[in-house]
Amino acid sequence: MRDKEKASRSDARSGEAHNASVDLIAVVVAVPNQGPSVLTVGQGSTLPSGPFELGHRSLQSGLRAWVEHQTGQQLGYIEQLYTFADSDRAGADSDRAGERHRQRVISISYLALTRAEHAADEARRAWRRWYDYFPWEDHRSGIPPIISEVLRPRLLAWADNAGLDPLKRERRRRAAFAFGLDGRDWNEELVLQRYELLYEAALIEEAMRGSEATASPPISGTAMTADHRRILATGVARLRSKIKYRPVVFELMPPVFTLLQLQRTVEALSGRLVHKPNFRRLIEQQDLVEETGETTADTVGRPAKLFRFRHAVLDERAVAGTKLPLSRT
Amino acid sequence: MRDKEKASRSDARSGEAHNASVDLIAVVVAVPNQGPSVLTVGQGSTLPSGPFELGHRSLQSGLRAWVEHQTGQQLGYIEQLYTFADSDRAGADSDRAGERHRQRVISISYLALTRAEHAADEARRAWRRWYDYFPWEDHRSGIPPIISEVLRPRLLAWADNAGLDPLKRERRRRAAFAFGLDGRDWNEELVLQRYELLYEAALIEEAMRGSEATASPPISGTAMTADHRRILATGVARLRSKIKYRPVVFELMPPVFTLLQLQRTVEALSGRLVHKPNFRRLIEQQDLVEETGETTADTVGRPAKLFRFRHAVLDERAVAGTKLPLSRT
DNA sequence: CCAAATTATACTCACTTAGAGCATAATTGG
DNA sequence: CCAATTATGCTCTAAGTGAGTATAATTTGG
Repeated sequence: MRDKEKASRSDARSGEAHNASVDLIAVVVAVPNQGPSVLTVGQGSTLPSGPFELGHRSLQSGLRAWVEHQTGQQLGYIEQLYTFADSDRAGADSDRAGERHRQRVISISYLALTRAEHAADEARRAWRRWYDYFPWEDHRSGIPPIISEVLRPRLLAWADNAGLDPLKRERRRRAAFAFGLDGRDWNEELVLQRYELLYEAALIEEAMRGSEATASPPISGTAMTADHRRILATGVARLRSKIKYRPVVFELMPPVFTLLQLQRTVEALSGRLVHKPNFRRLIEQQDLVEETGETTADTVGRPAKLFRFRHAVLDERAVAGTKLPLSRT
Repeated sequence: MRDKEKASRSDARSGEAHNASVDLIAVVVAVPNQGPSVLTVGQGSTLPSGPFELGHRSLQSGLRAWVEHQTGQQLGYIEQLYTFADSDRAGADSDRAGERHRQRVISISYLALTRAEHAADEARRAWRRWYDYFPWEDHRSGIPPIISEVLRPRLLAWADNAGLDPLKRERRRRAAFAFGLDGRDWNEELVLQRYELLYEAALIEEAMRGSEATASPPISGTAMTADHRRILATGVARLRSKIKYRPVVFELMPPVFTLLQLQRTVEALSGRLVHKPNFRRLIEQQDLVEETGETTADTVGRPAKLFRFRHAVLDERAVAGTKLPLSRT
């Protein structure tokens, strides 16, 4: 059977077979007190990454090795995000267009979750807050001003720039949908769509590279190397989606926590507030946690019970999972 | 900024950089009258695949080229499934263990959906029914006998083979959970978990390759080349999950269809029956379809209204999506 | 041409879940 | 002790889901 396969394969071959170099890129997330953060190198401009090498036992172990080597951070939970080839990257690196026939690069991106333990060699780890890269994504204290003051007018201008009328309407519709304009609901999962829309409208720095100085300055939000900010957006979107149906938040929590701490973490990730009583009801109904018997003593107010994650649920519900309430307010 | 990236990259490099060959593999699904099917080559033993080449503009276009070349089938909807490296493949190809230091292979797998139009050059396209590969996955006419008659006893025997008592219990629990034994609910999305469990228990042909003749024969279900059946299981699982929250079923439907045809397609994919009135309610409530104004004339019974998919929903609900009711019966 | 079979479609009902608000309890800091 | 703060429990309403029943419009067999 194997011989048959090989035969049919070489029959089918037509173009020149060739090799590619394979790059592994990590979006490593933690949620310390400063808010949800991503692990970076190079002054926050770059995600940890490196080539897949012969010495690596697997893609994931290669990723672990690179992240540990570059940042000293060990990884726990890892999941694959997306794989893309050079020319697959939407619009990025247009300045390289001339270089044909050079080596192809395949990039495999991953999302990793880790507990925020700011340890000894702090210097090498550069945790950067998500919302420095995406200031429009944090809606915990209401709709951020940047949306109505900057994004809305500039997106509308972009729409009006379109030649044909139906195209104008289409652009306006997309902008309104992605950013919850004109009274539409905000959908916190559309992180990638929003980034891509801003890229397409050439409002962010990455979209301006390679072309000459453009008319208007980029909007606020830290830019990153190559398409790393796009990959980060993919990771944020995936995580915001996933916490709703899988108990992954606990990968980001300390071993023992209060329900409010858990709630704050969910809110930080999703960028919106949740209804406290309903949140507790849902968590407890699903038996996701168990009391440790202890309570917090540290801060003001009534002491809260401490909980730990019931690791058994990982076995019980390989698929079913968590539900989290995200309210409108 | 690009220079900075390059510098930090080469600083970090430690092992030998090297190249890999990149393989593209497609799970192409259609739902003709015979039931949900996958496009194969080589007498149903192999999924269409081929190397990513310099001539390909992108990964997806490379995939399209290979599938069309090998089967004549054009692809519409495509999504990425998973990327893995050789040594990542769980246990597969153990007979190759001796060949160290050979070229690494990266495989990128995709799910493609297409309308089942059995066209002229039928000879080259080999559509095979899903449930020939996974006879335990079709629960439309009740729990298939293979589960209680073959799988349950052999999985229990495998569990008893474990040395320690807690390990035995763990294996029994996993088997019961995956296959809905002991009165547990059947979860149609666990396709991959079930395949992997059968692999681990060495009940299927793929798991026996490379080792000498084993005690017991493989259970029924067509085997495939290398780990292609595992990739197929991944695709089936993804699709069964996705039809519940995104309107992808319509990629598999003809331009015009009745609600019953739509329901039968969903049932065929998920391997279980749905409650007719509730199904219609949900589809119509969500405005997924619109009447064409025509009705069917062909068959017996009251003529059914014909519908078409409202393509506008793809814009309106980039994320929100479809809900489908899957009942117990 | 009628009756049975078949398919389509509309409606009802009980039960669960989700969103939102209110009430009470147990602390700390002056 | 009082005010502020946090924790925790409870209720109410609207919407959604699973399941069953009733009626309508055809074809097919006699």
